[in-house]
Amino acid sequence: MDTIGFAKHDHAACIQTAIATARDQCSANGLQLTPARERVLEILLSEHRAMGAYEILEILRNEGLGSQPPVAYRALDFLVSHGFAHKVEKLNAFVACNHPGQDHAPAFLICRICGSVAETAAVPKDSLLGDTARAAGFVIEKVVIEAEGLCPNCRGKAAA
Amino acid sequence: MDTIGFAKHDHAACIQTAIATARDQCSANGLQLTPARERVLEILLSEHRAMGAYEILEILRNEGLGSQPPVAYRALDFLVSHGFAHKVEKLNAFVACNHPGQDHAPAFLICRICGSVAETAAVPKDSLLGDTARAAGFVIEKVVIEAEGLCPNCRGKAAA
DNA sequence: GAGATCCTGTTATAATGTAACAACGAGAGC
DNA sequence: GCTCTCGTTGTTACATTATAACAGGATCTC
Repeated sequence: MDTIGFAKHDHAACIQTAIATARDQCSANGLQLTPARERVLEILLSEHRAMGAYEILEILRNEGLGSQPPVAYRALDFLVSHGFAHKVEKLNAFVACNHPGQDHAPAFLICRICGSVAETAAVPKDSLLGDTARAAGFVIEKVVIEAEGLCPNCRGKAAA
Repeated sequence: MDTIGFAKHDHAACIQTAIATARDQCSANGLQLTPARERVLEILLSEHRAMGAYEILEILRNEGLGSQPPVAYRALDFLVSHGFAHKVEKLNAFVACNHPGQDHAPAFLICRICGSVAETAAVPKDSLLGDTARAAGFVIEKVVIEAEGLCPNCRGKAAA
């Protein structure tokens, strides 16, 4: 898995591929990728950063896809619970998933200057954390890993 | 470092030691552990679980130590920024630190049934996450690691 | 066409977090 | 003593994030 998000890439293609993947996954699993849900995924993909629910809601509102908070939260819940997007707890915001379909334990690199978010792979089994949990008798179901720091683009600016 | 939080221990002593440590640290570093701040730390220690800012505020209010949100948030900010407590992002809540003074990268085990929170040591720097970040040119400053699952006490109940 | 299920629309409100400003108190320097 | 500064406190007002609850619609099944 690559860490994208800080590198240039063919954005339009990246969005189209992700949407197509989501459609496939949904029809394969009997899920409904309704217009609002698909549009929210598209919004997240097109920005390639973490977005708040209300920020998304405003876009939906302008497009006539809904005007009240539950509209955004429902779509986001759907996307998150089926692995098409993730919530970044540190930011109370949401990002599109980089590799939907694969069973994943994502980790995020969050730039504290520009707010960009890169998704990367979590530590597999996470030796120490997993061991500690096992020793304590704790069963891990989900892990949130979020690193805050400086992205390559902002490192220079911050030095000033 | 031990994972405490799921095991029985001498609670009164545990609180007193932690408060004493905090006092020492503060006087050694020219920080003011004011009544409100100390009381908030004590509250967090006595509950040994993650508590919301408003939950803490209500206790302070009953004790005449303050009635408005900023009172709680300021005390919590102080405790967090000086390492006496941590914020659990996943819960939007706060816990007392298990080993203040030591420079730490904490990780949390959060039980999704009973809400108890155990603090443990984070993965060492040579983890996969560190490598990935370095490769991407990202400088990590802080890491949030929060695992959700079942604590030993709740494992049996959840099986039902 | 009755019931089940999932999705949508809407109202209302809960929960979490901050900006901004006035006032207070302790210590430093004169 | 005086006053300047700095960190802390008290307070008002507000911003942001999130959810409960319920009515209506679409679709599918039997």
